[in-house]
Amino acid sequence: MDLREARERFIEAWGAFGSAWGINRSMAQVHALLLISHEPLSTEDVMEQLNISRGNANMNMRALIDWSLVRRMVKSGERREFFEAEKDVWKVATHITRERKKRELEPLIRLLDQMEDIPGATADAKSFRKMTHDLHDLTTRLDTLLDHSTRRDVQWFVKAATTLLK
Amino acid sequence: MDLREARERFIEAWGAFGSAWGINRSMAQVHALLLISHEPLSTEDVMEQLNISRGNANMNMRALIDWSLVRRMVKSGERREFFEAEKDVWKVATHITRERKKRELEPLIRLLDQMEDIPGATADAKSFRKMTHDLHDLTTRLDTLLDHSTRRDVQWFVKAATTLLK
DNA sequence: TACTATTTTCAATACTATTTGAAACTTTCG
DNA sequence: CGAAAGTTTCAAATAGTATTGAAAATAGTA
Repeated sequence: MDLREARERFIEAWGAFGSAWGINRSMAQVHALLLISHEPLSTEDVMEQLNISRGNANMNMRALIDWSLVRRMVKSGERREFFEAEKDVWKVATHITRERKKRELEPLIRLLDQMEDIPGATADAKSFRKMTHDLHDLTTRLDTLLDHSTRRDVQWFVKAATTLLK
Repeated sequence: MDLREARERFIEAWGAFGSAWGINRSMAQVHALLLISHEPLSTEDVMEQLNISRGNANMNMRALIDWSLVRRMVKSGERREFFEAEKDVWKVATHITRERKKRELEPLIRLLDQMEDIPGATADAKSFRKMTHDLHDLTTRLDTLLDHSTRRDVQWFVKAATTLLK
C-alpha cells in the first residue's frame, strides 16, 4: 500500500468510525485529513482533497474548532485562514470525551436524578425505581471517571490501567 | 412527575441517548421499555406501548437479542414469545461495550496495523506514519482495557477507579 | 395434513440528516 | 472608499436511514 492509497483509506475509515459514533462523516473526514497533514490546510485544500463543497468544509471545520480538535492559524503574508489539527492523540481523546460527556452523558444524569423517588407501589413502579437508580449510579461513576481522566493525565491513567490488567 | 410520565420521559431520553451514539431510536426505545418493565413483554405489548409497527418491533427486538441485551422467553401455556431485558446495568454496559468494540474498534485497529511502515520520506509521509502509529497505540490500549473490563469484574474496576480518583 | 397463530421478510414510503451552492456578509488593502 | 479575497449562512436538493404493512414463511396443534 502506498502513501496515497493509505491516506485515502485512513480518511475513509476515520469517517466510518466517526459515523458509527454519531459524528458526521464529513466532520470526521475533515478531521482525518487534518490529522495526517504535516502542515495547516486552507479551506480550498480541504475542499479539493475531500471533494466537498465550501459550505460543508466551512461548517465542519468550525464544528471541529468547537470541539477543540482543530485550531485556526494565520500564515504571515497570507490573507486566508489555515487550519491545523491537534496532533497529540491523547489530547484528541480527551477533547472528544469531554465534549460528548457534556452533550450526552450529563443531560441523561440530570434526568435520572429527577427520577429518583417516583411514587407507586406496583411491581412496575418498583422496577422503574430500581432501574433508574442503578443507571444513575452507573452513569455518575462513569462521569466521575471521565472528569478525572480529563483533569488529570489521561495518558498516565490508561497506561497504568493497561499494564495492571494486561 | 408520576410514573406514567416518568416512564415516557425515560423511554424518550434513552432513545435520544442511543441515537447520539449511533444506535437507532427504536432499538433504544424498545430496550428502554423492556428495561423498566417488571415482566417480559410480547411483540404486541411493545408495538402498542411504543406505537411502532410489527416489523419494526420484530427487527429491533432481534437486534437487541443479537447484542445480548434481551432474551426470548417462553411462558408455559402461551404460544407467543415474550421478551425480557437484562436488568443488571453492569452487564448491560459490558454487553454494549463488547459489541461496539467488536464492530468498530477492532476493524480500525486492524487497519492501523496494516498502516505501520507506509513508505515515503516526505514530511507528509512522516506525519502519516506518526499519526497512525500513535492512534494504533491508543486504540490498542483501549482495546486491552475493554477486553479486561469485559472478562473481569467491571463493577469492581469502575468502583475502584471512581474511589481512587474522587 | 390442514388450519391457525405467530414471526419474519422486504419493497415501498416516510422521515432525517447532510450537502450544496449561491447570496450575503466581513475583512483587508490600495 | 471601493474592489478583491475570503468566510459564513441558509434554503433547497440530495442522500441516507428507519418504518410500515402486507405477504410469505414458520411453527404449533387438532
